[in-house]
Amino acid sequence: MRHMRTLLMIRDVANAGSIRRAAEDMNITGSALNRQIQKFEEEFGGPIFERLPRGVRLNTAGELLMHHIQAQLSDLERVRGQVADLSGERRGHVTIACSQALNPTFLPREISRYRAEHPGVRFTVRLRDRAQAERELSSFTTDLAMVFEPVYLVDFEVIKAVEQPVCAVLARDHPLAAAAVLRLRDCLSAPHVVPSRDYGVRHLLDMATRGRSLGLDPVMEADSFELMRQYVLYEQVVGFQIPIGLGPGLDPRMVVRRIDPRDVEPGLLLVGQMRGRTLPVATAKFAQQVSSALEELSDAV
Amino acid sequence: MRHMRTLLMIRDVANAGSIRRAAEDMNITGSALNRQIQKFEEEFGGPIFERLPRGVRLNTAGELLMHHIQAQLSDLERVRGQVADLSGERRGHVTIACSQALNPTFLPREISRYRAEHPGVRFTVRLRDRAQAERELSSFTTDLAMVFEPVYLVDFEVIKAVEQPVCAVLARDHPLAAAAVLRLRDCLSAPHVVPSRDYGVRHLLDMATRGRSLGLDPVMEADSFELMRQYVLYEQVVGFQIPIGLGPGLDPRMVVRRIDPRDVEPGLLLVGQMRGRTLPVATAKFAQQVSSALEELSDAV
DNA sequence: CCCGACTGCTGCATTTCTTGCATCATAGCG
DNA sequence: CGCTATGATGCAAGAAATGCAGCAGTCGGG
Repeated sequence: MRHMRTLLMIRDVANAGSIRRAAEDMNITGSALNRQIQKFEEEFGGPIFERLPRGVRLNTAGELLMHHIQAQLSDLERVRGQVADLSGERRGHVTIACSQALNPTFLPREISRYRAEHPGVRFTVRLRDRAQAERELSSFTTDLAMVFEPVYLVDFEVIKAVEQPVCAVLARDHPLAAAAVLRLRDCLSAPHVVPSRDYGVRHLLDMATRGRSLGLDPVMEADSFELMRQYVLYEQVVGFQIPIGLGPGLDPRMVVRRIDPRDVEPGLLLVGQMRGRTLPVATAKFAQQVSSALEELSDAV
Repeated sequence: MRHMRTLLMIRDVANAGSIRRAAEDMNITGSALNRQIQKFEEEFGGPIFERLPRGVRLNTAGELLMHHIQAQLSDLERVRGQVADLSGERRGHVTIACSQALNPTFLPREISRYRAEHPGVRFTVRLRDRAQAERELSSFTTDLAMVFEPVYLVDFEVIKAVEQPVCAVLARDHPLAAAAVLRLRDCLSAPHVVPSRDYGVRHLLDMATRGRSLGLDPVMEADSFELMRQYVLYEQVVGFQIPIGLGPGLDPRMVVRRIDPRDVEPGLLLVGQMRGRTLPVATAKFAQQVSSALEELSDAV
């Protein structure tokens, strides 16, 4: 797309942090690129970059412009997708930032279901914590985000929200496995493992224990829900997860028990997009499919 | 802005309906413009225009692209406004599509109040009926719309809504002027004038009389609220208007009477924008000011 | 302290792209 | 049947972008 060559140049310069470096990457000389930038700044009515001794950096105006550029690029992609859609073929690329919980069963199942109908659509799945996911929405790095208990919510437009209670994961022969519903104090009296502070499950646990006598005293704090899930098979500990991450294919040697909602309130699993943006056809359809899948899932509970 | 020259060309060709005609308007030859279009279509991956014996017309893909172009143009304007805002000066241009009711007092007052603080901001006010106003929002021809009882509401994002009851306007010496609140049947028994079908006031009157024995039997049906207002001074008729169109500067020879809310339900006066769009700074500020003015106004009633 | 490596910037020659002119084929209108 | 529109195209002149070489400035390390 020729008409936005200059905009792409600006973006690449901003990413590279130096005109010459960006110029090399795109196989032109620094001087040519430099002049493009200068010409643009003149037309724009003011500088876009700060000139530093070691390169360039976007100034405030540049940041605003950058946002516009990203939006324009993504919107053009959407238009091209829609046009391709007119001629029958459904093509496109869906980029999702999601938290770990969606990995084991939910996303694989949904993506394959979608691709069965639209084989022309490709997917990129980025594993991100909730704060990162929202940042990537803002920077148009990702189209869709699925996060548990998001933090900022400024540019986040909720497409679908379902409640997800925090559950305990334990070995089948764990003493607590007998009860159908567990009290939080029992879980915390036993040895337990918790996710690190970036995660929504941990956030809910922190909220539940704040100001109470019982506190977290984890034998392990980890980044990986899969690790923690497997760990209950090796040592008699209690792990914490949300149901969506514990699909039907759960190891038969472990069990899942709900925690009394009086102790830990359920969190929200959100599907969202960048506020105000019109999603490409493929992405919008997928978002819709995921939403109704979540709907059924929450009805089942 | 050089980088969207091609896009502007496409827009102008679409508007002119012919490449040569558009070329003349922008002082280049038809061949040059023709080649720009062809080059773009090649890059885009398909034709944008239908070639007709009498000129060109956007095809479906072109329509989609056109929407994108207009969105980009308006978003770039927004960015430039925000950047200008950084350097202290508040500049910009606010385009409003509004129904007639806002004309006599409300908009003049609000615009002058705004300009007193920000003299760099210019205004364009377009008088439109409610359907036109919404279409102009969709086509980015206007930034803000103020309409009474809008019809479609698909691309319309409500910024502010206030109730406006339908009122009767009559000469001070009209027999009905004695009562503080009028019944609709009394108004319709007397000679009356009503707005034409495009207007929200008429819509509410139609709703109120539908299926009732009393029907509209206007001596005059008109497009102009000002005309109808003045007319009550010349013949003993009842006119219908909403309070916001009847500011403090009302002619002392006429009076306004509320109509019993049991007879005609109040309509909604809406301030709105194109759904999902980020408004330019100046426009957003003005929308905010107007909203709070409406707030006070409805508190007063 | 100085030298090298990096930065952005600029004058000049070259290449690439855009534009204007003349022309063609086509289709509607009177 | 002309007349006058339309969009498309070949060719040459003009405009714009690019590459090259070199400038001044800053930073880091010997």
